[in-house]
Amino acid sequence: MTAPRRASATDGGRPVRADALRNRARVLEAAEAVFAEHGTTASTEQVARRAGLGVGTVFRHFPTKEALLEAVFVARLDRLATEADGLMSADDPGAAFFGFFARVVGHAATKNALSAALAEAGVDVRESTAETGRELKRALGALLGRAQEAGAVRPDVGLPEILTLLVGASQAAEHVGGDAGVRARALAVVFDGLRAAPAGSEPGSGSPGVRG
Amino acid sequence: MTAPRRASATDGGRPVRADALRNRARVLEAAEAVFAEHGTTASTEQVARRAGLGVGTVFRHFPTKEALLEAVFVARLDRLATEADGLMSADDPGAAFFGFFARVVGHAATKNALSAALAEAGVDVRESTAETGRELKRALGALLGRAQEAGAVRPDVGLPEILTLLVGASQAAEHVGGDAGVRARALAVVFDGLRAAPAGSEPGSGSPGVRG
DNA sequence: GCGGAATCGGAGTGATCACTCCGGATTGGG
DNA sequence: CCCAATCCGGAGTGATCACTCCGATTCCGC
Repeated sequence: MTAPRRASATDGGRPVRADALRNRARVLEAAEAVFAEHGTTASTEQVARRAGLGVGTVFRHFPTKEALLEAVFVARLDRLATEADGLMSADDPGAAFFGFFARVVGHAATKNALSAALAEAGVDVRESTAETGRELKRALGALLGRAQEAGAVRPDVGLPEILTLLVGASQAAEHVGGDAGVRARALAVVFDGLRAAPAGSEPGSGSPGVRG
Repeated sequence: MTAPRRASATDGGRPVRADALRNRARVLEAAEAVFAEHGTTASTEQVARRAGLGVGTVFRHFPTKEALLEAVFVARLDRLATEADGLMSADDPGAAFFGFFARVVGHAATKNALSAALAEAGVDVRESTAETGRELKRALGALLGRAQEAGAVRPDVGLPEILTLLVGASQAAEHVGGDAGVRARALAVVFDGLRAAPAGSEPGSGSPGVRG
């Protein structure tokens, strides 16, 4: 977040011009749409055209394409984190957790950039991008903890495992985007695995270990 | 289009020169290594250098980069299909199925091209590439059927769901490549989900999966 | 060997991309 | 209203990529 409203942080503070602020927002919005539609390989010029601006303007606000991508990712992830925070007060912790998980995967099926953003956030490519997605991790961890306390999610999985599953499910959803039925059934398998009792109870015959 | 010249010199066509055959194999081998190491965005020149050949030679054998990629994918998938066939005679159908699944995911963690190949095979981008991975699908379907008959895998999942899960798990593995522990635990969750009883037999917390 | 045909090699081609530069338009304090 | 500070626009730059072309080289039937 941290939208520099005026006087960007130093002495001799000068207000930021209104057109600059407006155009920055337009670039971000256009970039989000273009990357979602054509993938992260879309050219910067496409973004500029969609925003109705010149490429020079895009590069002034985001000095490199990587910076632009990161800004888009951060915006997306922050929005997801906010959504997750809103679910913390839900009545059913299990439904809140699984619902959020499914919602993220559903979005990934149509928005290319999201799965890339999640992958970036889940793996922390660099030290500098470690901040990226931190809010989402915190919010998701809180949802997970509540669901585990309520017995809706097995207690032997941690946030790293959940993130890995979320990244995998999102990327898989992106590649089978068309068939929502298959996607839903595959996701149901993962959810059943998350509800299952910790390993150790052999599911040889009879009722597989459910709760204990 | 004329009939493609094949290695079989016995049929009416002309014999293929020995160096051409040898170089074709070298290109494939080099491409597999380079794409595994640097991803599918690696340049054709890198492949040629690794093979100790000129780019012209690479393009004569594979007229486009996409064709080269597809050849690498097909080779990989065919190898996996052969491996799966070998497991059909294993004593424990469940162990055979889950072992193969885990093996594929483990390979994907270190070989970039594999997850891309699986994604391609799982979604059938074009009609012409529908053949790609057909053998793998057949072999995987056979393993799945045997495991389901033995009661090791729930009966309400089909090959499309398995392929989706395999693609997702492989791509997730590629992005958390370093930490094998997390990867193993996340995979264990999926496996528990595949062993679980079909949804609906849950007694207590009735948070249903998701309808998307 | 020998001759002709197929193959090899790598400089060259055209397209595309991220990114820069600077003249001209726009903004906002005095 | 004025004018300097600031921002915009898009042609230009250099790098890289997939792919082509053709003389040099190698292979193989005879």
